[in-house]
Amino acid sequence: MDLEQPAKRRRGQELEDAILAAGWAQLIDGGYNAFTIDAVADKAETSRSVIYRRWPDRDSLLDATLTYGLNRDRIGPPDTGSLRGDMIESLRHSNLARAELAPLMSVFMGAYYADSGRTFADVRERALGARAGGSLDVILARAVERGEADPAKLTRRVRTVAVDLYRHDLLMNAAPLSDEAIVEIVDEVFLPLVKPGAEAGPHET
Amino acid sequence: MDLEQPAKRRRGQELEDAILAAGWAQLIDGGYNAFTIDAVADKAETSRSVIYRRWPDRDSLLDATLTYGLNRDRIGPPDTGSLRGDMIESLRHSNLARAELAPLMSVFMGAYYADSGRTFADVRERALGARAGGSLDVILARAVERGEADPAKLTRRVRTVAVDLYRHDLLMNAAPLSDEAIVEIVDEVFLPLVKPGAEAGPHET
DNA sequence: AAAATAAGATACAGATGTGTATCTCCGTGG
DNA sequence: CCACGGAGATACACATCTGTATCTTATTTT
Repeated sequence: MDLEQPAKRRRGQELEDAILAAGWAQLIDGGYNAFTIDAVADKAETSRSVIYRRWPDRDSLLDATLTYGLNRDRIGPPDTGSLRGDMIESLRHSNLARAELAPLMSVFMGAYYADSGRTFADVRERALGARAGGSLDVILARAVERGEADPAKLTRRVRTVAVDLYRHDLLMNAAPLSDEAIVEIVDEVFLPLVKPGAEAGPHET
Repeated sequence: MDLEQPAKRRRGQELEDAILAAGWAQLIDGGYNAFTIDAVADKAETSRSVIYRRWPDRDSLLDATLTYGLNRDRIGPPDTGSLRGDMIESLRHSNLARAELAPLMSVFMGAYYADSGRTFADVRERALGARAGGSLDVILARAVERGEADPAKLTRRVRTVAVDLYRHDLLMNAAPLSDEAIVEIVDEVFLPLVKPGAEAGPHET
């Protein structure tokens, strides 16, 4: 029953990753308030000192953890051959990748915003940098080429309408979307807005 | 320079309202974490005991405060004579009423969700009850009568698309929307989706 | 193999919060 | 006009976190 093995010591990158992974996990199931140095050290099965040796304070650790976490599971744009397929696939992928992340999204933005003055948009921007929205651009460019979308209708707002609605659902419910919800967003909102033909894109009566 | 007046004592409802107002204010400018019994008592210029006499713990006080705060500034649906006007006016009103509230929306949902297990949607539902979405129904019904909207296109998702996008912006940026953003949502997304005529509402290629 | 490096454990002082328990004294109602 | 409910002020025990400082000990590096 020797449960107390001395446990070989991790070092350098390996240890750092373990800490960030633990931090991310902690953030997910406890939220911003439960993200304490103690808790993270504990979950990583290491010691507070090890953390303080790398990051000066809780905030830095949080920053590093967010960057680490938000950059997992990033992937190139899908290519199903149709705009509809690409959009659905893309949202579906986010949805899976963020099944665990879902609670977090609402969680951390709260108190974190209050303390840091950063908005969720800020954090996202900082963490994802230029990569943000890259897939979408590719998907849309291809769709235009195929004649599935009218470039004139692809205003800034319309381009992001699907992701925005997706994210809205995620934030409001703190849970992954059903597949139907994803399809609904694409079929009832996004596609009708970008489909070529018929009358106007934007503008009023 | 007698700044230390004995300050006449408030009682009953008056005092309770003062506490809730203080709590709401506290929540708005400090967020969930700053919402401590001490802070609220302080801001209300009363004493911790007074609060504990009414609510058993921080959580109950928070509940009461949210209900109190979210029910301010509620108003009937606007009636400008056109769907476009109604929608814009409606969003604009929310926007004003929530100029202060904006930071809060993102703020409180965070840690609060984590601690309570409630989602933002839950809180909204609990606080607003049946009143939620009432205005929108009226606005849309009138629009259908006038022939400005095609009832067949008014799916559940499409009906709420404008508010959803509005709320999404609010949450992401923790700040009121610009007027242009509101108009954009209505003109580029909502109206094109509900306008009668031309091809299909929902469904695919 | 010795020396340098960093992991892992505590221990500490300080700050801040909670919820409970008193105590004084204002102001209203009998 | 006086008794009593409740406002307002502390004080306390307890808990939790932070950031710093040691100290021991396992691995690397030389």
